[in-house]
Amino acid sequence: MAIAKIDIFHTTDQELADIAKAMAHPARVQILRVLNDKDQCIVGDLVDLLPLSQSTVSQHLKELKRVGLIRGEIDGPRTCYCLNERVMEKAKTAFTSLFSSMKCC
Amino acid sequence: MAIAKIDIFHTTDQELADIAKAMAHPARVQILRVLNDKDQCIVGDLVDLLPLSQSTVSQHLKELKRVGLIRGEIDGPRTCYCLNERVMEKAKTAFTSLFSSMKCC
DNA sequence: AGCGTATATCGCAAATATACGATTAAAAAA
DNA sequence: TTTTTTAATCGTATATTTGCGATATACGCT
Repeated sequence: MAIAKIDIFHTTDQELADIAKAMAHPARVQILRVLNDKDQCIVGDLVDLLPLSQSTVSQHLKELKRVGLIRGEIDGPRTCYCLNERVMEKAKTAFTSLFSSMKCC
Repeated sequence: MAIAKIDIFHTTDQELADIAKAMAHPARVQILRVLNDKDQCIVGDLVDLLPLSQSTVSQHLKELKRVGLIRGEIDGPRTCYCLNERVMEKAKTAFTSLFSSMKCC
């Protein structure tokens, strides 16, 4: 180790990478768009729209929920999902800050 | 299939997801920041900065190169990497468009 | 209570990602 | 020409992701 390898990554970079990971699948990007367009959706609606099985859609929802981009509210036998506006704005800020710190952007 | 499951994902969503995938690791986010700060870097400089081995750093560079966010120019025995400004701006536009299409953002 | 509906979770398989050391290749330096 | 330096690639191990069908759970309805 020549000079000063850092031990871990910066929190900012870890957080941005984690949000990016949640958005790193076209199905999850589409889910975000649909939830924005329709305001809210039950899982069945998303399953009808996406070329994936119910269990796979459920897994993608879980990943989006993990980083907080969406929220799910149990409504009788179904679950109603919607965007978590606060976290969406946090994500927007994270990406915007990165890109606007770049000379080229 | 009830009504009209689409067969594949929209190109826009696939492209955004692919860029997000390339940014979905803190090492790669840090590489982008370093290349912006220093304008350009040889691999050894990045290896000194990152808590990863030379071969692993090389693999992360390959992933960033795959989506075009960086370019590598061979310079004697070393390779000099820099941001690909055109693609960085494309990435910025992709994320900005998504977030600004959102009611909450 | 029993039945149908909706969704999360389990179990599994295949593919991909992450990380490293060792090796290779190519150029510079000795 | 041999040695050193630099970085890509290979081989390997492990972990994670993606996808599905089957199952479990929870609710509303009859």
